[in-house]
Amino acid sequence: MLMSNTQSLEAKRIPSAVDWVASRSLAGAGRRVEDVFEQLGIPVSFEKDGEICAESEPAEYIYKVVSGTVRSTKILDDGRRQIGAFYMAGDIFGLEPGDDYHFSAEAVTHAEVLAVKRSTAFAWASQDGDFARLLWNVTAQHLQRAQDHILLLGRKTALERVATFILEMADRLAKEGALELPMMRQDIADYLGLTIETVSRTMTHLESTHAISLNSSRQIALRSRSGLNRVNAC
Amino acid sequence: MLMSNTQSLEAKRIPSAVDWVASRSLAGAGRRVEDVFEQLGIPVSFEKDGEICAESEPAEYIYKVVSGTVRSTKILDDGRRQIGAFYMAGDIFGLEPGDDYHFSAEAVTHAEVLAVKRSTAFAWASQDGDFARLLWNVTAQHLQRAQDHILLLGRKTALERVATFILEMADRLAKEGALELPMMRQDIADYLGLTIETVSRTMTHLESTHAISLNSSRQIALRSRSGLNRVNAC
DNA sequence: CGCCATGTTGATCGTGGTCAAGAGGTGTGG
DNA sequence: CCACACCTCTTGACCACGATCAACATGGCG
Repeated sequence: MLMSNTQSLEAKRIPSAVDWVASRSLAGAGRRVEDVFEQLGIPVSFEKDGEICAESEPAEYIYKVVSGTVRSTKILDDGRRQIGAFYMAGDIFGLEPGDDYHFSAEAVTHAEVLAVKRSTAFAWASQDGDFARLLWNVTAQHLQRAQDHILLLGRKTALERVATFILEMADRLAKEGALELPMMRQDIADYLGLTIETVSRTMTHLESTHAISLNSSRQIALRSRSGLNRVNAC
Repeated sequence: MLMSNTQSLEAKRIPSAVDWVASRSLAGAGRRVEDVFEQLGIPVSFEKDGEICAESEPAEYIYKVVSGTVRSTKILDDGRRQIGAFYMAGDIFGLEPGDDYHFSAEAVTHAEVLAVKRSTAFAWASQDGDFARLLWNVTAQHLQRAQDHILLLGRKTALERVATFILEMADRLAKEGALELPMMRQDIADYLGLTIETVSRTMTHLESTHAISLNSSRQIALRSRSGLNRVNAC
């Protein structure tokens, strides 16, 4: 399933990363805090549906997406699945307060990520306040997105959920009004707390009301952003 | 509405808190990091339904609950309300990555909180890695709770939601199998993405199946924790 | 071309929402 | 001390949104 599994990742890891970090001159060493992942991270790539990390297993790495799309999921014992978030280029995920991951992460498309050992990142953060602040900022922004998503799942109608989703995706990856969705209907449904049928019907409805046009099932053009904003309660 | 409003809070605030913080010897000064809020915080009390902070207003303070219960809410423009979390004694809330609050917080019961200026807390955190780590930890734990709640709202049935809620509240404030809920049905409904009628009916159902017994509408006794765990998908 | 995964559409069903009435509980004033 | 008002909670009848079940369409890949 995985192009690069944990074993090959282990083989490539920086030896004694913590010591190496501790021995360096830290904040203000001419090293931009935004680039810490690029400097410490091990590039790993995952094919479509590859498992990047699994719920309740040791949270050994923190990840930054280089390319592709990643979903975080939680599954009930009878198979019901909920997607908590999608991560795209530049996004950091896998930061855990406990020792284990609290959700699984899988590649929605072929995806390249940078993996940084949790211990390395924490050692760095303990010396470099700017990096610590960056990690906190990432976590706090994820929390804000989660709170918005709680509002969507708790109180919005199917139509509002889909409109919100399209606007969110448009903000994150639209080029000149056109939008190529990286995920399939099942992922959208599991993100929005709906079924694929309802997502499909709602997309069709939005097209029939000229809010969007569906070039193909994955290609959406925003025809009326105001129409979407109107249908999207806020 | 407020027993102590922003103005009186201003009047009581520590003068030049940032400078004061910066002038102190910091980590390792014999000061336990868990007590930083107690040392820097201004006690404020709020009556039932008092507004502690409001969405999209400047995030001037971070709060720690001393006593009582607090709810965080988001409201859609047509009045639909979603409660994101309940905060009880010891919980910290109001930590924001941006300059504004991303949700409102109100006292569910009479509540006493410690308010610490955001700028003070951040200044302290920038000097004291342990405190920075504490703040990050709080944020990351809130994120985990939010992710669990996303699963509940996206994929659980009404019965499962209420069972999960009772077990959560039992963990947080049960004394010898009995449980005094601080919030009314409307708060529970808005937390679980249901209506008060459904919450009420579901409570009645759980009583009729001997999972709980309802002493009064606010007093719940856990009759069969295994029954609740069985109904609660996980 | 044919297969299999993905997506769409239709018919019907059921969970939870809505509307409505009434019960219970609490505080206030006569 | 009771009468009354107000708020909260429960229960019932009915409804509707989204789920389920099913058939078919589309599209990518061997």
